[in-house]
Amino acid sequence: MTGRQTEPYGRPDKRQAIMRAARRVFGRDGYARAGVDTIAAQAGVSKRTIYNHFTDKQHLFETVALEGAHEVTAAIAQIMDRHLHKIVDLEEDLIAFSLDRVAAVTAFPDHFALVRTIEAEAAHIPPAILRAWIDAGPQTGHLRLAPYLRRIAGQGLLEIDDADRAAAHLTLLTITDINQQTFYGAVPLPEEKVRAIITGGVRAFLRIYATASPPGSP
Amino acid sequence: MTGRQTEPYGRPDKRQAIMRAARRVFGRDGYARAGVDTIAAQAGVSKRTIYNHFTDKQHLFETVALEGAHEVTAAIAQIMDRHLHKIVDLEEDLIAFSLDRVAAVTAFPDHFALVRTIEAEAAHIPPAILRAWIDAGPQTGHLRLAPYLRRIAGQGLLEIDDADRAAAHLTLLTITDINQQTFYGAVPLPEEKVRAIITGGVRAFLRIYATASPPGSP
DNA sequence: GTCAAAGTACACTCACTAGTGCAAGCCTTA
DNA sequence: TAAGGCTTGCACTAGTGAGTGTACTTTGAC
Repeated sequence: MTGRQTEPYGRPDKRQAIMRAARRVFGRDGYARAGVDTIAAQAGVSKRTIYNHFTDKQHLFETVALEGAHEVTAAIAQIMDRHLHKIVDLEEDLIAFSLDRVAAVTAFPDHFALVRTIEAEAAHIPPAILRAWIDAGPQTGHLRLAPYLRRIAGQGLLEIDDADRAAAHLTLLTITDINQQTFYGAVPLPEEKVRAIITGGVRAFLRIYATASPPGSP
Repeated sequence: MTGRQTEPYGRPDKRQAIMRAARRVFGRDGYARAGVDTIAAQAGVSKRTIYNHFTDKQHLFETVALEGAHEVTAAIAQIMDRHLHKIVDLEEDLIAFSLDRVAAVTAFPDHFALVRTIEAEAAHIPPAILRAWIDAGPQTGHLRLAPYLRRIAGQGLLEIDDADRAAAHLTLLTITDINQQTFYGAVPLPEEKVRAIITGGVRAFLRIYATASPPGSP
């Protein structure tokens, strides 16, 4: 219909400025409250330009949501690799990993504010788009974590029957707990509480999945 | 300021109709999209009446959020008592409890749709109100679950150092997992998957907290 | 039946928002 | 320098939504 997704239109810098601004404003104000004028002002761009790049407010929102998911997924992948590629002390490494993963929420405040908005809009987003977003973001997080756990299990440190479920459990016991309490960073939580939750979560995870007699033991 | 909270105003049936309608519409459409006219129509009440009962759209929203939290908390308390007052088989009882707790989301669709809206609005809700909501709803859920776990631990079936954390973990591994995947019921999840998640979650919980040698064993 | 409190219908203000049309200006590439 | 795509500013439409004022009717208690 529009053809604007396939053959790119306009100056890329403008487009990027729009997306960045849209992410921030949608995340801060929510979909309905966010005004296209506000986004334009934030982007330092004429409103008309936004409508030259994107057919619709809805379309803009969807595009921003998907693009952001990819970005963060890549960042999380890096964090995983940094902490879980080579295991020294499993508990310590998992704690450090989880702390970094939580820190990502602070590092991408606009994105995670947007996540909250997306979850709120779930019922008003076309199912196909929502599906695509889940696949690009949250879901990929799990699917990428699972292989690491499988590998660690292969080293005899974990005993795992279903790696996907284990990944889900680790996520729930650490990041999800914190995200839920802080509403994805909207409500502050003191550093020491974050640490306590993560530590408790990782220890619980290890009680579920750690091998009874690790390879280093007699 | 208004005095309307302290000395009740107007006919209670009208007030209740408004609250019911507001809960549904806020939950379905989100705060910003929800129109006071829509709520009035849904309640079968004149818009003016709404403004006679509540000073504000915001005020109405806050009132509905708090009232709903109390209602559901009471319902959950009943479910807890039904399943956890007397333990026959711990795993079975916990699974049955969790399944019922998840079913409550379906039983109060309006309320849980509203929960999603509240979480989305977190950043726009006055902190004091948000705090009050958390205390009345989610938080109370935990605090009420903890004593049951403590009691079960006292019977030698669980080994728990921090009952609040244990309650949080049980919640995360079961209901939270499901609520997150279904966006509080907005996206369907087949019955058998629900069952699988709950079962897996409860088993994981027991691996964390079940006593190594229960009292019945030799 | 009377009276007061509460509810209703409706018209209205005011602010704001999505989206469009257009003429003029800018920038880059040839 | 000429051209053509892109951006801009601005005015404009058309719709929507919160909240109010008012005159009138309903309801329930006594």
